[in-house]
Amino acid sequence: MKLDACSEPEALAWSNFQRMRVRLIGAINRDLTRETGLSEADFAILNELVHANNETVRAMALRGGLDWEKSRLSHQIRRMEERGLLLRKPCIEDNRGSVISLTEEGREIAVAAMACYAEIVRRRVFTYLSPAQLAALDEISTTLLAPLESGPDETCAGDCDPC
Amino acid sequence: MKLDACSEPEALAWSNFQRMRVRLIGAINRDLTRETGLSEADFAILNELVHANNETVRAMALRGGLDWEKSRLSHQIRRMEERGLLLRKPCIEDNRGSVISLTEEGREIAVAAMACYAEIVRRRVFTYLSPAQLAALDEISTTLLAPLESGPDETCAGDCDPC
DNA sequence: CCTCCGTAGTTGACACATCAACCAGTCTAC
DNA sequence: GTAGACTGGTTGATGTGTCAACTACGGAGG
Repeated sequence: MKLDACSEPEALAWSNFQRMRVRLIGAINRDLTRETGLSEADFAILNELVHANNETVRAMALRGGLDWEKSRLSHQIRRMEERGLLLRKPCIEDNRGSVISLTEEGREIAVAAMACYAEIVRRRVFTYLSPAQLAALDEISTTLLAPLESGPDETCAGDCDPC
Repeated sequence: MKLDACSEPEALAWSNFQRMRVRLIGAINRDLTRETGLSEADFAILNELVHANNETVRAMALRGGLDWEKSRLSHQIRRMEERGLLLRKPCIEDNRGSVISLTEEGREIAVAAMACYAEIVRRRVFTYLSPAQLAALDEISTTLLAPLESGPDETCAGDCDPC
């Protein structure tokens, strides 16, 4: 991605970042799928569940944490339920809602996969980054995340009319 | 993503980075699609073509640049050809190959989209990063990219057997 | 020349993501 | 309480990505 309209250093840095992002995330996800049979999406859901109170989460809450479309979540949950990884029950406090929880099998797979994932990330990322770089990456992430979390945004900032 | 198996600062930084990545790339792609009607994949292809000699590229070369499966590229090219964005012709030097080139319409859309994309990235990224952060991001990207580009890799590094 | 292997690209079936339409339950205001 | 708006979630159609099988060509060795 060349981004000609921007001044040089920005364009180069972004292009470099994008290339890294595509290849690194691609490699990590291929590793994960090969070693555990889980997709990135499967893993994200399991991860949220494992770290939740009583291994149980409102579907709504999952959506917020993952930044997914509600229909994507619904399809994903259904497929994972069919595979026996999790369970869907109606929500007591709000009869519209549903509550997701891990099955025993789901929990075992999730725990194993989390160890595996940690190993993959160590192998592909931590090995190469100095503590300073790690700190910088953390800071950059926080910086870029802030405006995305705060703003309900997604409205057209719209000074790009000619497109 | 919590990564409990890693020591704390790594786990937090990675989790933070992943969250940023999902939300930022998601937001940028939604912006792009809303403002230009192109998906990230469409844009990646057009971008490669615009920056190529004579706006013409061997399909093979595209695959290398994008880190895509060959079938993904094939489907994508076919769909974009159907939409009139590009043209596929047999390759003279190697009769197996095919050569992709922009149509006039494709070129116009690509150029407009590139300006639009630059604006989006400026709005969502460059606005928030200091020159030092930008340089750090660039360096980190280069660092992580190196082992991915060099190694034909994709073989199981495989010290994760228990999974 | 011919066989064998590797590479470029296509195809079809399936898994997954997105979109729009839809239900059912909740909340607000009258 | 009940009408209308909103929210949590599901569904089905359609677009996109992945996998495995396949065609067709190229190149090396006999």
